[in-house]
Formats: sequence, structure tokens, C-alpha cells
Amino acid sequence: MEKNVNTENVRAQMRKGVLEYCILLLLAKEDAYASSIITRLKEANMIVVEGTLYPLLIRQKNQGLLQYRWEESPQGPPRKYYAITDKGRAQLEEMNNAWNEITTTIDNLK
Amino acid sequence: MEKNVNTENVRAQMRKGVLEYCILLLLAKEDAYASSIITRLKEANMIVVEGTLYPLLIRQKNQGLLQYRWEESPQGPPRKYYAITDKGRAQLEEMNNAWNEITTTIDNLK
DNA sequence: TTTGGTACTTTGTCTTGCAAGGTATTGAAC
DNA sequence: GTTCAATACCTTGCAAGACAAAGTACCAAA
Repeated sequence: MEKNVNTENVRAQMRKGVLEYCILLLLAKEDAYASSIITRLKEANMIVVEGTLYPLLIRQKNQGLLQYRWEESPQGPPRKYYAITDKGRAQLEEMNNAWNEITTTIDNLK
Repeated sequence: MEKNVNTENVRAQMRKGVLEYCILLLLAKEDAYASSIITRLKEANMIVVEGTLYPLLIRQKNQGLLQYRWEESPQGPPRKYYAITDKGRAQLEEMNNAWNEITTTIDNLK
């Protein structure tokens, strides 16, 4: 069905714009490792796949917004737990502002 | 200033996700030509440049969401007025739904 | 020692935003 | 009648990033 494809594209494009924002929102609440982030964003209707998330986390870490530590897993290989840094919290502030502006803009255009 | 650059990046990224949505919102209200769309989005704090908008309008037209007609200008070259089609309005519906879902998701993550 | 589950990483492709440069039309100034 | 400024539209080349797919590695249980 063409319609479904289109619908998914629409959602996908909008998601992209706020993905980094969502990651920081999530990590501002508590530390997490990549696989758990994917699960939790999926629960929140924000589909992400590994090939997207891993490079994104590395980018954010390289920008100093995140840091990580290794932790043993009860089962399977060790997990890379990411935590938000002070710089990351500052960036999150900016993103909150940006998000508020965007929503205001859209409301005005409606 | 590193901070300003970052801030602009944050806003730019979020804007991208909703640009097509904004165009359809705008054209749903009244027909417009590219230059006027740029001006009006700028007024609404949604920066767009020609190199972004022209290809985007062509894409949306090729998808059947828009159509255009030429109109004489009181001054300068003729203008290409874009109008939203029925298919475009259907897409706009989808986008409204998608937007509502995204905002709900973000609220839940906050 | 093989199998299945968990986790992290990389590669290649495709889309898309944008800076920069280009073309065309019109009217007014010189 | 030619230059200039304003208005419009369009294209090219680069860079960033999302994602599918494939790869590597660890662990425990059968």
C-alpha cells in the first residue's frame, strides 16, 4: 500500500529531527546502554535501529555530551552504560528551548 | 562562539524534520510562490534557503502533493504559484497525526 | 562444543540540506 | 538603448546522517 509507505516516511523524517533530543532526555533520567535505549524508545513509539543509534551515541560522546563506563551483564557480554555530562545537560537545555520554539512555530502555521 | 554554533545546529536539525510539514501547512491556507514561502517561513522563525526549498517543492510536486501555475508578476519575472492538491491534503492529515504522536512521545520522555 | 541470546561495531548506499553560482525577466536611471 | 538593481527560478557539488545488513564477541545452557 502506497499510503503506508508514505505514512512511515512522514513519521521517520520527523523522528530524525528529535532523535538526539530524545536520547538526551532519556539519559538525563538515568544511565542506560544502547540495547536498552532502543527498547525504551520503541516503547515510546520512537523506532530506532542499531545502525542509527551506535554512531549517534559515539558522536554525542565525542562532543562531550555523554560519557560511558563498562558494566558486567548478568548474561552475555558487558554493557556500555552511557551517562549524560554537564555539557550534555547544557545542550539539553538548548534543545528544550529549540523544541518549544518549533512547537510554537507549528502552532502558528496551523 | 562554540555555543552559538551548537545552538544553531540543534535548531537546524529539528527544523529539517518538519520542513515539509510546514510547507503543506502554509499552502493549505493559500497558494504561494517559492520566494514568498521563504519570506513567510522566515517570519515564522523557520529559516529556509533557496537551495533547500526549490528541490523540496519539486519533490512534493512529483509526488502529486502539489501542483503549480505560472502567474505574471507586477514586477520582475513570472511567478510559479504552488497549490496543494487533494493528495497533498491527505498527506497533510497524516502529518498532523504524525506530529501529534511525536509531541506526545516527547512529553512522555520529559 | 554447539546453539541461542545478548551486545557492540562497521560498511555501503541513499537521501537530503545547503552554500554557491547561474540564468532570466522587468523597470528605472543614466 | 544600455546598464543597474530587484525579483525569481534552478542546478551543482559537498557533507551529514539514517538505516539495512553483515560482522565480531561474550556467555551460559544443553
